[in-house]
Order: sequence, then C-alpha cells, then structure tokens
Amino acid sequence: MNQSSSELEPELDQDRVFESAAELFSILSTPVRLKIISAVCQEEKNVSELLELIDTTQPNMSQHLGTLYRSGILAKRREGTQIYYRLQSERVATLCRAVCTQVAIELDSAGEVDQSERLLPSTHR
Amino acid sequence: MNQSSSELEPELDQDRVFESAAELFSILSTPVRLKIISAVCQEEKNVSELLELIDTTQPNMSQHLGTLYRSGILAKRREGTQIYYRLQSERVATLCRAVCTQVAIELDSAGEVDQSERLLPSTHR
DNA sequence: ACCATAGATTCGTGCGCCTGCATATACTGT
DNA sequence: ACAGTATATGCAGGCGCACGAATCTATGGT
Repeated sequence: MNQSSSELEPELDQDRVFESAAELFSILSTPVRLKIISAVCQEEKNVSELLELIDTTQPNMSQHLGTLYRSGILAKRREGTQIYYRLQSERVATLCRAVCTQVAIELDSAGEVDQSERLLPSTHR
Repeated sequence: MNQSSSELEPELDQDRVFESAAELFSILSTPVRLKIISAVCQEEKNVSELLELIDTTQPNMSQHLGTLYRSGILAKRREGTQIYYRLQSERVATLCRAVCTQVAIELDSAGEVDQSERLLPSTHR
C-alpha cells in the first residue's frame, strides 16, 4: 500500500507530483504548442516569425504563447512592438526533443519495427 | 520556412511527428494514468490490485486501462478471472520516471530553487 | 446449470479547452 | 495627435474527455 520512495515523504506528495506531471503533459499535448517549443528551441523568435512557421491564426498563437508563458516554459522579451519568446525551461526542451526524436523514428520506420516496442502506434484507437 | 532537419523528409512528416507526440502527451496528461503506469512499472498487477493502490471507481479504472492498452503503453495477460497489466513500452516508462522525478525535485525544494529553472510552477493558475 | 467474482462496456452529464471572430492595447513613426 | 503595425484579450461555439451509475460479459467454483 505504501509505495513512496522515502518514508519521510508521505504518499500525499506522490499525488501532487503526479498532478503536476500530468499538468505538464497536458500543456505539451497540443501540436501547435510543440511546434512553438520546437521553433524557439534554438533561438528566440517573435510572434510574427512564429506565425510564418506555424499555420494558425494570430489570436490562437497568442493564446498558446500565453499558456506556455504562464506555465513557465517560455520567457518573453519586448523589443519595440515585437515580443520575442524564448525557451525558459531547458528541461522541457530536452523532454520534447527526446520524445519527438523517438516518435519520428517510430513513424519513420512505419510498420517495419516490432509492434511490442512502439512508443505509440500510428493507428491509435 | 523550411526548418526540417533533413531535406529528404518533407515538413509534412514534421506535422505527423508533432501530432503523434502530442497524442502521447495527451495520454499521459491524467494523474490516474500516471499512477497506473507507476504502479505497473516494476511488476504486473491485476485490476483489483490497482484499485487498492489508486483511488477511483472500477469502471473508471477499466476505462483508463483500456486507453493505455489501446495506445500500446500497457499489455495485458489473462489468468483466470483476473487480468494482469504490465508495461509494454519501456520508453514511456523511462519518460514518466524522468519527468516525475524532475517534478518531484521541483516540488520538494518548494520555493528554494530559482524560479527561472522551475519545470512547472506550483501555482500554475 | 447456477451463482459469485473480476473486469469491460454503455450511456449521460458536465467541464475544460481549442478555435475563430471581433476588439482592445502597446509601441513606432510622422 | 494620428495612423499603422504588433500583440493581447474577450466572447461564443463546439468537440472531446473524465467521471459516475448501471449494465453486460466472462471465468471459476459447486
């Protein structure tokens, strides 16, 4: 029943950890946001530049940027009328890179790979 | 406009990668499912055992197990009336472990750590 | 064959989130 | 001060999903 790693930390903390982790995963569960993270991964970009890279409306972009900013994943910097967003959490960047790389490999080798080791099947459901 | 890593792979694939990755993140965006993964991380468990560990109803548990099974994250094995679930995708396990460990560290050191490096703020709004 | 138990499925409800549209704010140049 | 561009915000529609309650299916024991 007690599966916490340390007896000093009650399992109540376990719940909070899972909730926070789930929250983070939830923020990353949108293709647009993943594209944004990927776009600002190397260098900061302003909203207009992001709009050229990612196919969405400006208000929608702004909304997603706001979500990523409030969650602490992105940071922003004003320069005149433009606002540049950059990656704040390097951990998230690493996470996204790792997952996207894996998924890319899985997708690339379509059905050639053993089903039992697929990270995510192409036909989900 | 063209930001794909290799010119052999059109950016269309990029979209599919992000979509699949987002789908995976979406599956992991629920505390209950993270708890399930954590529970079967070491050894397989049947539904009753999982119900003792995780506070939810039986139908709800079955639903989440179905989602995790269809997505290829879990595998199941029948033994009499009981059905044992185990981890199918070791990559997902590694992913969850890494993230949960990080989040745990962040939560553990509450406000003692530099805000600029938080994986996820505790007050996410 | 019957009953009990383990687990899955169905249905309905409510909430949150993504999206599009319209509008508002902020800064620059003249 | 005004016009124009860049970005943010408010609002309403719609879809998906998590949850609860009831029901169905399957297996084992007697």
